[in-house]
Amino acid sequence: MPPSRASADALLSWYDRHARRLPWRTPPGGPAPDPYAVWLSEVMLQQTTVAAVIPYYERFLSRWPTVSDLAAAPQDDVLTEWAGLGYYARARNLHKCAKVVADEHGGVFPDTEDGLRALPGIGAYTAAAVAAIAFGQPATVVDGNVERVMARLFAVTEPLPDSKADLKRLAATLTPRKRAGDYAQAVMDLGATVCTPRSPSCLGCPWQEPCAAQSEGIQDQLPKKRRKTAKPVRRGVAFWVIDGTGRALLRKRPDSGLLGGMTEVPSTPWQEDATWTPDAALPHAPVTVEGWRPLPGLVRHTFTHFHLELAVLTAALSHPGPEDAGRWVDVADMGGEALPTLMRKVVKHALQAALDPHH
DNA sequence: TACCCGTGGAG
DNA sequence: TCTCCAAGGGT
Repeated sequence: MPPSRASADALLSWYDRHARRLPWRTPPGGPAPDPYAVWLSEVMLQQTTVAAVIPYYERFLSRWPTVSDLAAAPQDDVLTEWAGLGYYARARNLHKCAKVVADEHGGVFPDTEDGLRALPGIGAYTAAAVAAIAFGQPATVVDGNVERVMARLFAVTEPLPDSKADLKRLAATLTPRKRAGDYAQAVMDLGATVCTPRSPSCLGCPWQEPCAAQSEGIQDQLPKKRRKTAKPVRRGVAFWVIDGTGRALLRKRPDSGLLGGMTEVPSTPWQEDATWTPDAALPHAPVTVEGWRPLPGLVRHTFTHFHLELAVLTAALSHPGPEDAGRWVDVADMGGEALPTLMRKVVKHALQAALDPHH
């Protein structure tokens, strides 16, 4: 491993000129931002793009201005506000964390990496990020950006995730004691805007000269990663029922696992290599009625590790729906439901078919 | 350790 | 259409 002449000062100087202005940020060299705002943004940004996060961040901060406000909210309200952002365990842990901070820490976030790391939903990355950005501690922040920057700067050719520990050690050798928060954001900004996964802009990089990968011309090939396995297809049948008062039947999913705690349109299990016939699907129907009919087309959705194809069976009741079947919700009130994107697709598909004169 | 866990944009 | 992947954490 050749010693790098990369310096934190060179990167901070670049950051002073190129820092992106983001809603949760204070300007370079400025006062530290509110720890609650930093934590909220960091949790939302886990595996999620800045563009997707911004509107959610603004709504959360407006609705719950402090961690104690968030702690006092019902979990369903938090899940409804999070709906569409994905990885819903983040929302459940966000709420859990807020309650711990409010109840056990007097509404004040711990200011150390270890203290933060002990909270729900805060792992190694987020603990370091909040400690550095909100509290100015010289913690080494390692996210996907930092891994990529370090892999190139030091020409680490071992593939991820095997190289994770090495990349973290290398990152730690560069972390400065001063301006820790600015530096943490600077490395990530460098990765997001200059040292990008494809076609990095080495000419504008403050670390071009010391970059080992750039000098070898292999920056496009790093970091190496192991091949990902193909996604299988799972299939299921969803049941769209409207009762005699114009309400649709929804349910709350179990509070752990896929889409945990979120609202769903009832369905059969989702099975790999399954072809659902009506006879196979109907035993899973949430209400017993005659006259189920299939809607044309399929609802397609892709999750992290499988593709889903959902057929939809629909039926109409002539009376108010049975209360034990689930929750009967007026179609006009769907906006207030914790419906993940997949379920919004199902609702849209069903409503669209109801308006479509072809069938 | 390896797997589970969403979504949308880019190329 | 398809693959990659984005400020990861939990188990």
